Amino acid sequence: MKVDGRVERGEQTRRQILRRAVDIASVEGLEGLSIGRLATELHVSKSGVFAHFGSKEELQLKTVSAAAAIFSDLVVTPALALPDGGPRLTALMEGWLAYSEGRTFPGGCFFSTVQAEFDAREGRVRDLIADYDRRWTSLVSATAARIPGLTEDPDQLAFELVAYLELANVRSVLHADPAAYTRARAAVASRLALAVSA
Amino acid sequence: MKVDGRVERGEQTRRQILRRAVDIASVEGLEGLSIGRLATELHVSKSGVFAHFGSKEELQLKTVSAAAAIFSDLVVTPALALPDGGPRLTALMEGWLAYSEGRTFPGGCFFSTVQAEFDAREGRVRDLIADYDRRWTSLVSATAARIPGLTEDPDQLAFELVAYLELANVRSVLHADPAAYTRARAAVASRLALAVSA
DNA sequence: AAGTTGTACGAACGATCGTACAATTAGTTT
DNA sequence: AAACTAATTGTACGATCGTTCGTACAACTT
Repeated sequence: MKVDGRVERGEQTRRQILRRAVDIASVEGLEGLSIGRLATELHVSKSGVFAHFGSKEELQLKTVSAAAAIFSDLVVTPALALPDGGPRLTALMEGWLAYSEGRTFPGGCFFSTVQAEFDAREGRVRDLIADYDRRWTSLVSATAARIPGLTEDPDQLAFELVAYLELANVRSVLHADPAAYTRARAAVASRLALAVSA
Repeated sequence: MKVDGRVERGEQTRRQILRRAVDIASVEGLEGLSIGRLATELHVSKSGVFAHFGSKEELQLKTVSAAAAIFSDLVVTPALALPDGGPRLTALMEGWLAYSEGRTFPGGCFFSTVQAEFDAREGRVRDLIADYDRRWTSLVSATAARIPGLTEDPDQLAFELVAYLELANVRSVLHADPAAYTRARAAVASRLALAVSA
């Protein structure tokens, strides 16, 4: 079982394309992402980029999945190593804030950008984005639900927590104001304290 | 002092253009908004639309201002008729939720869309959007600050309240799920109750 | 060595983008 | 009625968009 050097090379350029694609899309959106620009910046031919995906929609879909993989590795996986309930939930919150604050993507959270861009549209790209959002929400909810002595609705708690994160991201990017993260951290901490003391 | 019928007619088509522009932009964003599409949908010439603004950037700026005026009339002005502090803040919250839920713009809140679209860019459009967001935030903060017996930081309270609103909007649009508004209303109510009882 | 497969390329396609400018229409002023 | 002005139009432009095609070349199979 030998690896085909041609395929290997193809997959590598493909990874390079997608890594650049998520960066561009986090700033300009998935529509602002153009095949020509991608080709120019990577010093490859436009048709070469195109051939890797077959259509712009497919490029967008693969870009979303690539961003999700990065997000998952950086935020979800480390948190899953921690014990269920409180510690894991705290890790998810802080992991998300670090992921956004550290500008894993130059435009801040990739999904905040593309969610707002595609939420009112139709098609496979929107559906995929919605699906990733559902997974993230479910994860936060399910983790919150396993906090010992939690009396309130974990879905409601998860909604409020995620709201803090999302607003911190957009505020920090829009106003170049890192204080938004301070607010979000304070909000998360006091909200969690309230949820367990009640 | 007579009104010029030509100018009057011009301003009317201009209003029609902008009304359609905010609707399109709330779904497709300010970049997805194109002069050609605008002309086609309104059954006027492309050059006619262009002449009203002189450049695409100017069209975008005027579109943002037009959306702000609609938002202000619908959410801010009615709330300002109420007494300062609690009642006014509640009116702002409920007014915002009704504005979003009632789909004043087909894509949900206009500003949620364009904020995420332009937050990581540069230029006059982004600056204008950032300025409107600052005004909205300041209004909520200042109104919260005038609640009698408020012990906590009104900026922090405003941050959390606005976060609920924003998330409700994007969730309801992305998942076609009206329950997001129920969550936001519950969050706003309990958060306000907490702020005054503390 | 010959044949096949996969990646990447260059050129060209029709469509649409924003923009420019001269011609036309409609309303106002003299 | 003539002169003027503002709104609107038609035509054209260069650039870029996504997409298609034939081709070149390296790598694998037989």
